[in-house]
Amino acid sequence: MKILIIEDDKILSDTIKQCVQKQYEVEQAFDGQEGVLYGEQDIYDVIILDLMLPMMSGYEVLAELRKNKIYTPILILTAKDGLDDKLKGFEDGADDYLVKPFEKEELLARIKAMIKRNNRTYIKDEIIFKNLKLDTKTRKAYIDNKEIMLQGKQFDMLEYLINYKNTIITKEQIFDKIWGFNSETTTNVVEVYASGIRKELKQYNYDKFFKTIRGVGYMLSE
Amino acid sequence: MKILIIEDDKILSDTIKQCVQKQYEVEQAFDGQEGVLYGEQDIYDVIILDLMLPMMSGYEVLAELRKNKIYTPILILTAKDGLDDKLKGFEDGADDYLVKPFEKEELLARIKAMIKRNNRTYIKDEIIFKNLKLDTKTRKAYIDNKEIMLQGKQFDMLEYLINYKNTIITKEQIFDKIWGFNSETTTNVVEVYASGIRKELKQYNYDKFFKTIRGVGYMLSE
DNA sequence: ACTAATCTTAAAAAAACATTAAAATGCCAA
DNA sequence: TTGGCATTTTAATGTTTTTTTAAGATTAGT
Repeated sequence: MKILIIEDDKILSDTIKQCVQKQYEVEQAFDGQEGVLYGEQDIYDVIILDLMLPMMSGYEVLAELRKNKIYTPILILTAKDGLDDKLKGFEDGADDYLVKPFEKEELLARIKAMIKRNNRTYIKDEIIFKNLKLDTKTRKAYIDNKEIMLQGKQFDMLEYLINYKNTIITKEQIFDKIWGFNSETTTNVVEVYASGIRKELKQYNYDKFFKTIRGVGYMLSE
Repeated sequence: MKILIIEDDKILSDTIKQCVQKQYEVEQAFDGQEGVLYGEQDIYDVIILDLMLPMMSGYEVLAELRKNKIYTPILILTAKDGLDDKLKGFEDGADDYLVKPFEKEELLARIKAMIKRNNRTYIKDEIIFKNLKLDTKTRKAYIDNKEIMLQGKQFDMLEYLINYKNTIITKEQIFDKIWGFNSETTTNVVEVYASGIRKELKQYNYDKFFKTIRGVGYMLSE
């Protein structure tokens, strides 16, 4: 596991390094240009990026990296009053934020979360939960290598749930993810689709893993 | 996550509610007095406050809340020409501004940012009291790594108590936090739930840590 | 021992969810 | 375009679980 710190303040950079070097390998860049250069190698698991940099702002670094198709998760460091930057940065594909000053524990927790998240979101063409396999290229699903039939949104929803297996996902999250934020329909469709997916899973006794957490949401769990 | 809207215009208030209720629990106050009353409960993650209110202005609400040591992040709504107000409000300890009319997206982004900024206590997914563990991701509870069964509000209540372990929490606080303080039911439900939680804890002799402080409330303490 | 507060229980009520089928919509090919 | 097919949405009904109520039992403090 490798982390890149892009931060011009040597003292802060070293402090961060201290925090994380027990668990990760660390490299440091001290200005934006250097940061892009390093980042483009695409060998890091997380990039910690300060927004306030000389020469080339953190914001530009972010844009440049994404332009070059580097999708390493980026954690942005920002001062307390940089709220607008914050919003702008989120739009531009930053993954998380940390407001200075911050706690060591919080930094570590966020890094951990980003790595975890990235592992799931990383575009795989095979998504697997036990013997249930989703092929995102052909959009076909299999249990024990036998195909089960899932129609469009059923496939999407199951994919989402597998990506977040062992985590409760609320109906609203599912709805927002699959139907889009301001869709007209009600969240009742989520229940309908849950039912449909269960019916398919049932053939191979996999419906038992598809759990309802009443008042909260759904979870795919072993 | 709970949000309080203090806004006398019923239509605007409801519109805001619509925007955010997918992601947050919402309560509404329709004048300043009511707003202070609600806000003082200190159970919200964000307060949305209109400056133009009958009887008691938004400033007074803000000042009153801060005087009572309520530091809930406050997002102020202000009309386009109220620029001076803006400066004044910032002095008085508002956290952010939004000029009417505004976009749903901007509102959501600012709320999100405020919560994040405020969150010194970042989202833990494990909450621990001795060998009692609550996993908020799966909403499962364990003692000595053996699962105990807690239904919805039981889980919430125990989570609350663990977060404030070794501190006496009144029944009213629990009630306000879990049920919302304008709920119809009586605080007797708290006792019912306390009883249910105890029953589960008893299996592992953990009920002894769940103490009743007669005339005051409950405490989880070693 | 008395009283007020709290505990416990179980039944009633209310939500939340599951399931289904029909209606609506969209899509493709003839 | 039009008909047929597949998917999506709506809506009604049935099921399950949680939540609330309420009343009697218990407990702690005086």
